[in-house]
Amino acid sequence: MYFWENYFFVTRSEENYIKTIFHLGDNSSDLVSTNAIAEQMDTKPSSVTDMAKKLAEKGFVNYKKYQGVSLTDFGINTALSIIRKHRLWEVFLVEKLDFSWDEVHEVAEQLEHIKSEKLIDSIDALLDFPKYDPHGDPIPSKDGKFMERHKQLLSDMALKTEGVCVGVKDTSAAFLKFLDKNRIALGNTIKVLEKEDFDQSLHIQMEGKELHISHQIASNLYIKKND
Amino acid sequence: MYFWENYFFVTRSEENYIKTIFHLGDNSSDLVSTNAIAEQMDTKPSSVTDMAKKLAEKGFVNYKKYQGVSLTDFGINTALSIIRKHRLWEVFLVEKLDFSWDEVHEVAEQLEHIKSEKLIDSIDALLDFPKYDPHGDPIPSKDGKFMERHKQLLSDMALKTEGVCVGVKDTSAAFLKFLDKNRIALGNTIKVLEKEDFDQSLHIQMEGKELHISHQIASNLYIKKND
DNA sequence: ACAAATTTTTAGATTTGTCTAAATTTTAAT
DNA sequence: ATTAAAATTTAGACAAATCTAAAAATTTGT
Repeated sequence: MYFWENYFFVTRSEENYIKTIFHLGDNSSDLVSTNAIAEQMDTKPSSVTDMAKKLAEKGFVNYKKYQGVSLTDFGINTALSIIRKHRLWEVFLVEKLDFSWDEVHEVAEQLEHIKSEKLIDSIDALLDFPKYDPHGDPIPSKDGKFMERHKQLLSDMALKTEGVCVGVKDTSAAFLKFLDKNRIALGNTIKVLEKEDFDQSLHIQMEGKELHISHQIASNLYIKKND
Repeated sequence: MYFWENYFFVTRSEENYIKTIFHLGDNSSDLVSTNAIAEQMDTKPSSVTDMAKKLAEKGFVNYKKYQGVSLTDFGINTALSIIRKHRLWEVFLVEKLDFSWDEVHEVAEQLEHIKSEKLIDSIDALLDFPKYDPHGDPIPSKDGKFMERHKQLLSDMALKTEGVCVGVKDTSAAFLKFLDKNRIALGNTIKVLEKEDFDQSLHIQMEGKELHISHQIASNLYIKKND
């Protein structure tokens, strides 16, 4: 990847756009709108248009006027490399520096832009090649492959079924802190005991104890069903 | 230092100027010239003038037209905080990720700009609060204090005196690789056996073996004399 | 299908950090 | 003490990334 770090310079701003387009595109191949990008990045649509042209010129996106943008293969690879760095740094912060999962995002947003292939590969090795980040999101490998776990929202699980909590949908500090306070953590075994029709809240069994949780919470927790 | 990371925003460019002014100022309180800064940073004197005004406005330097700049106390603290980060990251790269001492500078130049007090303090703790970086330079503590070792250049040592190699003056990759190739490393015990008047080269004893080194090399190695 | 609402783009301006070329100040030399 | 040389600053320009306001295209509602 000599190419990357030297010949083809990508600015921090470009990287942030590419990452955002990747997340909004959500592996479907349809176009992402200027407005959606602007809203997500807290910027103006006109700024997005300018950047869309630049990214198209550099080969990261296909841009159709008035339609939106989609990442090229090159753009997807670039996005995956940034996401890989972001998530590996998050694991590093939690595993090696005892950050809590609600503190890692901000710092990883900075660290993901550090340009050194050797650095991130060494971090990967130091962490023993983790497959998931502290929020349960998959970490792309060096060659851009990653395994999306077969998982479902707790709110979508059938009565009496059991599984392991493997991820969060909402990664806001507020939600993560709430989970900590209620001893809900990744790896916990959860069984749906009862569903309340009225407000769609759930009675669950988690690690032995019984718990009542709102729909809002249940619809932001990912569960991997037991085989 | 809440102040720092939020209220008072320092750009990466400003940080690089502050760092350069600190190094050129070399703890003497006299002014650093525009030209010197420009040369060191591979930029133009006119650019330095512009930045000098901005840094003065923000309180980092005292700027006297046609005379030069010197850091204020605030500027010195800022410089020490950047240098602290740079050197701690260098130790991290060597100690935890097995980088060699000639590979760390480039990456540390990027990492030193990451803004998170918790991050750098955690790295500091992880490394067990090192006092010196891989090149033997002192690491400022959180409150900006650091101990400059009592040391001298190998080329300035008297005949028959002995000491420990504690640092390098030239930190270029070329020099560091040369030292590696010749098994010269920090911590080695060195004794001056003979000095050649003609070219000022030295015969030394290092860790048992005898070695002939040029003045160029000897004048870039720091030795701490044995008590 | 057509007018209204929404989305997107264009045009022109701003900020940051840089440059070149010209003007000014300081330093050095005789 | 003048003048020549060197260093420094000013003025004006440029690229990147952003903004606002206005224009153009698309979508929506009836």
